[in-house]
Amino acid sequence: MHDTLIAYINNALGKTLSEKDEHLLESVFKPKKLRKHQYMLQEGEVCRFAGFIVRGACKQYTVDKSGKENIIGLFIEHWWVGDRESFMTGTPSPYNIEAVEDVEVLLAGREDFLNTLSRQPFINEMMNVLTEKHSFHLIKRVHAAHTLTAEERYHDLHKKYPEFFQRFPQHIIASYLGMTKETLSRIRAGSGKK
Amino acid sequence: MHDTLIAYINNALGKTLSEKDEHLLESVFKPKKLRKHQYMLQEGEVCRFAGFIVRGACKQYTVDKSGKENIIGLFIEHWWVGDRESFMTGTPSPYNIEAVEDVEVLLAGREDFLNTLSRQPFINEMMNVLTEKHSFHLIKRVHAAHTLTAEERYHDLHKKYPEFFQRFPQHIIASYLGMTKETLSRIRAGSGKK
DNA sequence: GAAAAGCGTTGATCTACATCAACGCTTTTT
DNA sequence: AAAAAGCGTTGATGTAGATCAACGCTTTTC
Repeated sequence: MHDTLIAYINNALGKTLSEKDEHLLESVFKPKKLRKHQYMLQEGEVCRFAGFIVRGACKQYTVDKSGKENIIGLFIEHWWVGDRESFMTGTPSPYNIEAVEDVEVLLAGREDFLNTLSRQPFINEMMNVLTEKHSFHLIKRVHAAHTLTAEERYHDLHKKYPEFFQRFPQHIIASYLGMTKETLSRIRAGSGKK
Repeated sequence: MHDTLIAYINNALGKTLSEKDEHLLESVFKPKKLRKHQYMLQEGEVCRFAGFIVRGACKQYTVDKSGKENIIGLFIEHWWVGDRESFMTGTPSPYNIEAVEDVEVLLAGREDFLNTLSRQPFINEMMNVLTEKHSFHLIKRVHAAHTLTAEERYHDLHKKYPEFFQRFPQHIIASYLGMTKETLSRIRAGSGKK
């Protein structure tokens, strides 16, 4: 099960990890299985893990007073999952993270992460590059939310992550895009064909 | 003029830089003055600098087909400015960055930044922490754009960056918040008093 | 110091998208 | 095998906020 993570990191770094590094990863990342609908994290808890998804899919969301879910992140295999801010600062997370399919994850706890992983220069470097890429992606999402129509946001996502439409039900994708399921349905029915 | 940057870094690191480090910063960061309305970066150019604002204020924005500005970032003294993605990847920036007041900046070029600065462990570490914080901030902006009303977004900004309302004209702040100047004006007139 | 540009405000109208509601189909639960 | 929950669709109606337009005030320009 750690093979996937090791292959991922080899690929990200463009080199092959030593046996020693591989063993370190195996000792730090604990495998965990979650069934569909199980929570990885609940609103109000401190996030105590950094997770790498080996198989399955998750959603990250808040719930407003009227009970509506607002999806803010979607994650599938080979993505990192967790509330990084809560994890790093030790403050309670405002988010829920829940399995949308059965999930296998590798979890690193806070101490292992800070004391062991982030002291490995190459892994630390990789994390920094990922954080930076993530922030590039987020700027685009802010800009998109301010300037694009619902239809344009749909097309962008369809182009960038076509696999999402196979993996997540439509009402989840709609929320992730900041629109209702009815609006997304109408977009797909109508001028949905770009 | 480098004093401001050195004080900023000392503060961020919680320690005092050596004379040697100070000289390094002085040799890498070149001071530049810009007058109100001057561009630091124009749409389509590659961003070739990482900038630290010593005095003044800037806006970062795109312009749509109808000529409307969409403000995506606002920066004042002691903030970093530039298009990090363009800077790191060498791709043309979609953004304009323009002085809103007369500005003094310290600019580090790409080579100096990569070869010199990011090899100083402490400075590199500081940059990584800032990038991480920035990404925490961006997630909140995405979530706010999807879930909050115009009025709620206004109150949030007013609470978080009250100084913006002294520094930037209202139509710029409105655009940064993803609303029109008319809407912001009505919010402030009406239930503007939270 | 006259003209022009920039800024904020207010009113009237328009529209993209949300909300509410009902229905059929499929999947899951028991 | 029946009941219930989840999902996508379609129609009718509502609304937050955009757009368009006009007006005063201040600041900048020449």
